[in-house]
Amino acid sequence: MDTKTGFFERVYEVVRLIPEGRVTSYGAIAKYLGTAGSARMVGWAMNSSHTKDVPAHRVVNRKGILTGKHHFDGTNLMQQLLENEGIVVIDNQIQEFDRFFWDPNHELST
DNA sequence: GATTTGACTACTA
DNA sequence: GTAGTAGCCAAAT
Repeated sequence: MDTKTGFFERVYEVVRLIPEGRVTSYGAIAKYLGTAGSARMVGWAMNSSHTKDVPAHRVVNRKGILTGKHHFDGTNLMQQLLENEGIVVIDNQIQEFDRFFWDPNHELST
């Protein structure tokens, strides 16, 4: 890999690979990047995701809660985006999160 | 170069 | 069952 590639870029790349109608957790992405346990790093990367074409709305915490919705323009924008993809979101929490969960380690690691 | 922070996670009381 | 704390690593100040 290009050593020039920043940590953020890797996070964005994985997030971009998330298919529509699917979501993943910070820990799953962190683990895929090799920094398992540092889910905060993913969140930190997402902090700058606004300047990137990253569907950050598909990234939630392990409980399926839209913790980062505050970083979006609207209050329920993140929820609407997910619902637009067929995901049921109630009270900022994804319903049947386990069904919509997309693990890069499981999907990309064949 | 040291300190703070950050959209998390898991354990412990 | 709820609350608080510690641990993770990397970027920003």
